Amino acid sequence: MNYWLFKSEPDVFGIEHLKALPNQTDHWDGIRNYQVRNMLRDNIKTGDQVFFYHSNCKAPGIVGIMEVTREGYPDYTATDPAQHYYDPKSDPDKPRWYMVDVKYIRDLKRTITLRELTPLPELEGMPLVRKGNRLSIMPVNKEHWDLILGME
DNA sequence: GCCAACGTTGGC
DNA sequence: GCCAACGTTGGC
Repeated sequence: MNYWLFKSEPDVFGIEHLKALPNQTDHWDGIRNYQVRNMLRDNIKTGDQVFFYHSNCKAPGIVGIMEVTREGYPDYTATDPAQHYYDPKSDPDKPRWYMVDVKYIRDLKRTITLRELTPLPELEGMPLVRKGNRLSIMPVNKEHWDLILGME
């Protein structure tokens, strides 16, 4: 089993939105970055555990945990012109973009903020705290996962 | 294939 | 709202 971190803007789709859905499950659509696409398509597997991270907000940080319930399949929002994330270059017969399904597991007891994670020497090299990192999905190794959960 | 222009991300 | 970082686009 692997561990991941998914970023989302709480104003657009926060953990409260996921929790409110039927089955507390949703597809993680709209990824339009090739590096992230490859992870969605090839590496993120059913049963993997995921940190839900709130970005672009007052206190960016990890707010909860999700689990992958369906692994990489074509992101239909890329080939539907009515969708906000429509990509005219994506051929329906050769899907360019992928998504996975995730299920809400639980909230953290508190938000573990980027501000407190950044200075930790143990997390050096973690993409999340690396300057200029722009991945909206990234792997988390088990040591980092455990360390972060231990701060809850 | 280079690279400038442009758009987006996301912390602050 | 600002701006640094970085991905993408497109002219050449």
